[in-house]
Amino acid sequence: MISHTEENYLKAMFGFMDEQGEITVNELSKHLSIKMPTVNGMMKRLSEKGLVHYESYKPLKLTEEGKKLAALVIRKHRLTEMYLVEKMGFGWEEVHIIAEQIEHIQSPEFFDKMDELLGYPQHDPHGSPIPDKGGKIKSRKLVRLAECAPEDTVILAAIADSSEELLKFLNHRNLKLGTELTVESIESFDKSMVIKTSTDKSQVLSNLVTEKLLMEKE
Amino acid sequence: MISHTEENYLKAMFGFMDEQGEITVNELSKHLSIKMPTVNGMMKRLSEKGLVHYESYKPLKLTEEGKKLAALVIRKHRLTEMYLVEKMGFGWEEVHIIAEQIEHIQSPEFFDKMDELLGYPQHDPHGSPIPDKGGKIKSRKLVRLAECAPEDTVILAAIADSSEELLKFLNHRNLKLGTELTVESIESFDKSMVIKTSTDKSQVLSNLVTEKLLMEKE
DNA sequence: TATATTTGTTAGTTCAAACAAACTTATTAC
DNA sequence: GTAATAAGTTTGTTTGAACTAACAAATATA
Repeated sequence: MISHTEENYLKAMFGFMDEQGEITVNELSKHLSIKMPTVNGMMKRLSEKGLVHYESYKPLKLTEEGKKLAALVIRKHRLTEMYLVEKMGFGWEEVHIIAEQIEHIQSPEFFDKMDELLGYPQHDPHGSPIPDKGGKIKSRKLVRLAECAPEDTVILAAIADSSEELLKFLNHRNLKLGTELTVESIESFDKSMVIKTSTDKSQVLSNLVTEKLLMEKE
Repeated sequence: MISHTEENYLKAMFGFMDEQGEITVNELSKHLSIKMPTVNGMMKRLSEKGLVHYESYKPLKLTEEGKKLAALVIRKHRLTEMYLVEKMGFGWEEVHIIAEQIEHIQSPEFFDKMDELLGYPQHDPHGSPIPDKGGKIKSRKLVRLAECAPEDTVILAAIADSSEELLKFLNHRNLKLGTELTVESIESFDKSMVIKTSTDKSQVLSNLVTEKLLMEKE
């Protein structure tokens, strides 16, 4: 059996690891706001359980089993977020905190039922992929809006960092998943961008925002 | 803030206390399957927090605040059970275990939303009353089927002990909340009862079962 | 009433998960 | 290439929530 706390560590490792699948104790500590000695101790425990490859002074890696378990926690989180939005009428900016708690419920039937009632969704309300029951993640190739060039027409497909503030800002600007927009110009000084959707008039987005918007190119 | 564990103690105290609102350390220990010293220690902590009246060698009582908190945990549990049955399609025998976990979620909005989507239900799927947001419980006067006499016509209104086995048995016998039945005879030897509903042929219920069925008299 | 049994309490232990302090190893800068 | 800084580790403490062993109080029984 795996504890609530252990699930949180695995999820964080999976979510914040680099391209090689590695993360340092220090980075993990910062992301979790838990002091390094505590993280270090937990890594030894997870290593005992066969979920983490741990070697002194080396970056951490998840084992295959660790990766699968982490993906299944993420699955529970994202299914819950989707359920809260689609079936209970919550806003996409409200669901993260609730899902953080519900993701630890131990009941496969409960999450299977959500999945079924939702019609087996591929993505959560922020566009992040929902891992399948085997822990496999189907990821799309998306580009940050910041990388796009003037004249590009792209569709908002996902939000890189789903903080409440950013999501509220997007509500305010009437930018939703699926919204098509065209880049009109980029200010070279601060990389702010003027964009245009079919429904609203042109608007400026700061680089801080365009870095977080993940777009699909046709 | 109140912990998951503390919530469970309060809920158990509230649920198992006697008519005077009292319960002994020993009884509580048995209901929770937690050893007496642990229970005793927790009672001292809850007493520090002003939730329990604790005096050495005397039976335990909840304070007014303790009672309210306990009722609010029970509210979360019963709303969840109702939601799982009505909105997610679970059977009434499946929901207790899941609700035991979800009742500890800290999110008033989440439970308010359930309440709203359910249309502010008065009872859970087993007929138990759902406390209101102030912790007040509206209880009906119900009689055990075992107390009824031949010729009595009564309606199944609640199940005293909602164990999975009993609920499955009732499924099997096609007895649901709201089912009207007439007592045809009682066997004095073992107090088993012959009953008849409008839809099925007469059936025998053992005293073990009739003690658990709570009926409404017209 | 004296004894036995049940119930309640105290003291001390364990484990998980957090912390701080102090130390070691690795990396960066001069 | 050594000193300074950053990162990682070890050791020991704390708190919550469980346990056992041992003792004390209350109740039941002979």
